[in-house]
Amino acid sequence: MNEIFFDSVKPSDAKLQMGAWCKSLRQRKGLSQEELSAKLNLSRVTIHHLESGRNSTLETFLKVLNHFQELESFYTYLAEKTAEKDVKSLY
Amino acid sequence: MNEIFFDSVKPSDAKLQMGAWCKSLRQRKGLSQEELSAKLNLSRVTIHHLESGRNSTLETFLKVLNHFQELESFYTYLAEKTAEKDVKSLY
DNA sequence: CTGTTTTGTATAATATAATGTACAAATATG
DNA sequence: CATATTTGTACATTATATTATACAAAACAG
Repeated sequence: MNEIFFDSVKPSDAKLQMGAWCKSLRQRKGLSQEELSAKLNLSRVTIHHLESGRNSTLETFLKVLNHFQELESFYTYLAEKTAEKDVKSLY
Repeated sequence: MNEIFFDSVKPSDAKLQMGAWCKSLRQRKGLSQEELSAKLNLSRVTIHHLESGRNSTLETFLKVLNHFQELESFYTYLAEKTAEKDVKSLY
């Protein structure tokens, strides 16, 4: 046991980064949390939770990506990952 | 109004694809839903829901990526997206 | 600086994700 | 084929995400 050095990135880190992405998308469009939440039919608190790395649902995260036209690209990324044969085996 | 043709990919499609990714990761390692859920301290039903595109939480999804060493790469993807200046503006 | 808007936070209520269980359907294995 | 394993599904319970609201703190505009 003890796989030593890996896994320094934890799920909580990824949640924070997903929130940071959503926040950057919103701010680039000059929207307030209030405005975005209204457009997505979500509460402002839910947007705030998402952006601050709380344990949101996939739906909340994906609604934000969808609103900022990032869903298609994200979907493609997922599809590639799904099709990807274990690249680590090449090393 | 009527931005015409875009947004054919919906959040529900992305959820299905996230589930497909998780399922493929599990199957490549020859694990059953039962075995994976035990390792992640989640119920088998939760794994099944994730893999079948239900509205899971980010934590459930990220735990699976983490177990299959995909979290670091996913985190990097998110960080790039967050830093990315609006590439569409180049066109 | 004062007033305005936005954001962070707390509380209570509601909606729903996660769980445990049981059983049926589907897949694999002998 | 029979049988074991895995997966899909349904139900009730528990945990928690979402919501609505109110208010304080920060950031912004005059």
